Amino acid sequence: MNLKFLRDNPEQARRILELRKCAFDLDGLLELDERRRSLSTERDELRHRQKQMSAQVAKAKQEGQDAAGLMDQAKELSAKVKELDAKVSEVEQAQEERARMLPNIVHESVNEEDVVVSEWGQKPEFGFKPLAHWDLGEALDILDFKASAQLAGSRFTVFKGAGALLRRAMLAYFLDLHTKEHGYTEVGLPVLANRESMEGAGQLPHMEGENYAMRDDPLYLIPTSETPLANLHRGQTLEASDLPKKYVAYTLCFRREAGSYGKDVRGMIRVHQFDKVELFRYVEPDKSYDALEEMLKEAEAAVKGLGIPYRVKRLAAWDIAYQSAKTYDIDAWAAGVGRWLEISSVSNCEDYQMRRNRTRLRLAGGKTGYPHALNGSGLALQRTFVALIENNQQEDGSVLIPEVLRPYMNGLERIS
RNA sequence: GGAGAGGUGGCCGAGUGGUCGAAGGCGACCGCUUGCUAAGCGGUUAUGCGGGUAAUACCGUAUCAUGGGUUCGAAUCCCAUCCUCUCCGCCA
Repeated sequence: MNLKFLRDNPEQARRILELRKCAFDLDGLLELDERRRSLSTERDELRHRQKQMSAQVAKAKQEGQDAAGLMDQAKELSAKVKELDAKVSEVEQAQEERARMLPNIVHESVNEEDVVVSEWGQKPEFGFKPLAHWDLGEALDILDFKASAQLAGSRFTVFKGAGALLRRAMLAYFLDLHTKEHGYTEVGLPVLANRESMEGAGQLPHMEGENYAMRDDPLYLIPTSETPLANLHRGQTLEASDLPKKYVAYTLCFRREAGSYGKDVRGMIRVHQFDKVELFRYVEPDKSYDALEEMLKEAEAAVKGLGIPYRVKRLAAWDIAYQSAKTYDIDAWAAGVGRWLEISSVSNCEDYQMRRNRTRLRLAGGKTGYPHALNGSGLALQRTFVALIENNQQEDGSVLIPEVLRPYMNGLERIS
């Protein structure tokens, strides 16, 4: 939500905040805005007079007249302008700070509760008790949680041997699928981002404690490649003819998981460092909701390819990220832990990020507006890995490799 | 890490204290022309904020990397920061 929207539709804004269950002092912000506008108008008027005065001084000097009197008056005005200017910046800054904490609007199709919109595949049946991935992984010697704990602490993972190969194969499969079948351009990105990038994508300031910050440099480990991808064209004005821009990136992602003590502590369902292939699109505003549906299908294609049963949820208003106006989640069924795991989140952020980082779009009449930005996981590796090995485990303890991955694994058909 | 050079509009590039939002060129767009042919001529050509309008128009103000300072007045002078480039060092 931007200020103009707030000013023009305060009631709608209030409703959105309610839906999101977001405590935000809307009136306080609007008051600040009111104050800012009146102060800056006053300041501009004074400055106008001061400029006229300066012009008179210049003229007088040119004509060889004494300008001392004029200069004294101008000096006085100048001091007043300076004073007011300081006030204006103060209010501006306060307002900006608050406005940065505003979430995006919520699309009208979003409900107050999560809604499962589709389901695909069959949950596997076993004639034995399926193992959770931590047991299965250690038994097959493809995951080593003792080693990761020793290296970095809890919530990290060490992949070994065929496990490491499977990880690499899955990432390559995702990237190939999206570049070859779905027309995305692959980019390789930094996993460190500066403050501007973090704020531009909407991760900061409101997720402040959720990111790893560097001690010696003002940089953050990215929580998702959405962060750099949303900033790829920061400060630029894109031409409509350049759109859509479709990027896919594999990066590591880092999250402190600060608020999740005691949740998912075992295995690699919730880890501090994970792998993700991310889809990102810059599109014209009137095409963004079609693009959202397309991206959902693209993410689904990746899950289907692996043969993992899943469901698609349309998230409730209170459940979607700050920067998103509408989000679908894809949950994969993981038979070992017996749970649905979120492996993809596909969001239309509309112009929220583009406004924040000033990525503009030249419109038909030569005017400028903002493109819409969408992102979607395609897919998050660790949880997909979990679902895959848990679902594909056999009575003899081995794990079947899906067809699509075999070419990436030197033809390997099963891990045993 | 050390030394140096530089950051001006979509791009190139001029501008060292007053009418500079900024010459000139390129590009783009709009007209006109089509007897000299992948040409010519004329015009237009940034953005933020605030006001104003039904919407335009229009008005004010800000913006020459960023933030401060000097001055009646700053693209131009001073300070700090950031970024880019070159050379040296280190290094996968």
